[in-house]
Amino acid sequence: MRILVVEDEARLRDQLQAALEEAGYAVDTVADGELAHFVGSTEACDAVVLDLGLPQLDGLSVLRRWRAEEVAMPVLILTARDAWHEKVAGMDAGADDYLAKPFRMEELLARLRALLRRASGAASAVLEISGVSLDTRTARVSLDGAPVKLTGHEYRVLSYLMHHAGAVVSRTELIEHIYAQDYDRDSNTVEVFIRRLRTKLGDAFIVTERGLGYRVGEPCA
Amino acid sequence: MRILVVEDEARLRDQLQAALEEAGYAVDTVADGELAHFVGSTEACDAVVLDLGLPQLDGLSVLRRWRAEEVAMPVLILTARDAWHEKVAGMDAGADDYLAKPFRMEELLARLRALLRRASGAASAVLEISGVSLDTRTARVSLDGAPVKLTGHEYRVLSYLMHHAGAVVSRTELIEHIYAQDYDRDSNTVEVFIRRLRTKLGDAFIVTERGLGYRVGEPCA
DNA sequence: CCGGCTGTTAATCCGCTGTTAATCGCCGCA
DNA sequence: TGCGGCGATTAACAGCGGATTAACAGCCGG
Repeated sequence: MRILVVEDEARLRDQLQAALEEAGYAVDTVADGELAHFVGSTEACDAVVLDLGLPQLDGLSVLRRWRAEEVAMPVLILTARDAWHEKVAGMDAGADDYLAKPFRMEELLARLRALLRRASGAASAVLEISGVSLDTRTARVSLDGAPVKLTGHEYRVLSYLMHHAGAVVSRTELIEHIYAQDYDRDSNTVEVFIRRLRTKLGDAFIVTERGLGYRVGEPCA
Repeated sequence: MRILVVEDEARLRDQLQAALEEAGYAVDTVADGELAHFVGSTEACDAVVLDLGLPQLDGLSVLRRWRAEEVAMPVLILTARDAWHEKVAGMDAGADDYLAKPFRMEELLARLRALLRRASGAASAVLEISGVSLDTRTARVSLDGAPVKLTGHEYRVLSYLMHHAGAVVSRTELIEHIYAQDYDRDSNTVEVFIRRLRTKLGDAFIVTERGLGYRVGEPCA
């Protein structure tokens, strides 16, 4: 899962990046509205954390422009405390949730999980598919009840696949959502991670659709 | 364990700070309600000692605001003797315990220990994990029955880890809960204390989860 | 002034990552 | 049915960065 953080204050931006990366996300950070709009429109982000007070182009405008362009990813807005009018304006502009500053990092993480969960249509924080269960709160994975140790990138690959259970996910899609920034690789990084996951979770769990990509769970019609 | 002390009277505030530090806690002190609210909302404190009579913003309001924001840490309220209505109001506002002034420092320490224990879900005042036992009353540690001498910070690190047994604790989290005030270190202070604990308690006791942090005891599901 | 506690620096180790390359196997085609 | 090609699989390895560890320097209290 790849998150775009839009925050002008360097200190908070770094904190956000650190916390999100620690939680297992790929993180892009951006400091001004213009760039935020560009990255959000161009890159394949799964969610956005958007501060409203920004130089260049303020957060609300960015959000409105995204929505006007049908950029649909969930957006979590950060507002100053007590600025309830900003909250209202934000929700009207198409925000999916908001959080008043100052806030607890854990709360932000929890809300973000909720947004991502909703976006993927899952009801629970624990995804389970044919014996493999993935807890999005603790980033822990188990196979038939037995805990499985995954590395950071292995977890991201698996998490993305399981959030899109039943769908065929192409190599490019995986790369875009698993790495921040632009990351062109001509090599077979994805295949290697698929391999590593298969040795840990059993060969049959991840199905390959030749010429298309990989799939987890029953194909959706 | 990091405690926030909110008390406007300088003399008592200093006494509290001294006693708590001697008991092995990291202590932040704050003299007025506004600041108290800010610190409590922002910093990672494990418990609060809150005087009700405060300038700016009184203690009850601070507490209510925290609870409204879902700031959940245990709060121990200090009230004037015989002000039973304050006690009732305090409990209603979300206090976890109260203590009438004047009080014995030992009683405050005992009540605080009880709060911290409850918060971490422990039943006893002595935490024991795979041969290592930590007595929260005396701040003494032993390994397989044999007493182990720890320094102040070593004790705090170990105590925090054992209060969160089974959970992975990140370096940042440790730093936040072990030092009062803001304390940004770019160096590997935490690793060093982990090392020192490992040499005293055995290498296997503290497990490292690469890229995430450290853990003590069996991973919780 | 001494000794222990702290925190910093720096050398080293080790697991993760991504690359290369060899092999496999599916599929189309003759 | 056999062959060739291409995509997928798999193993092996080198570089990097996080983690470990030792050694030292500053500080504080006695």
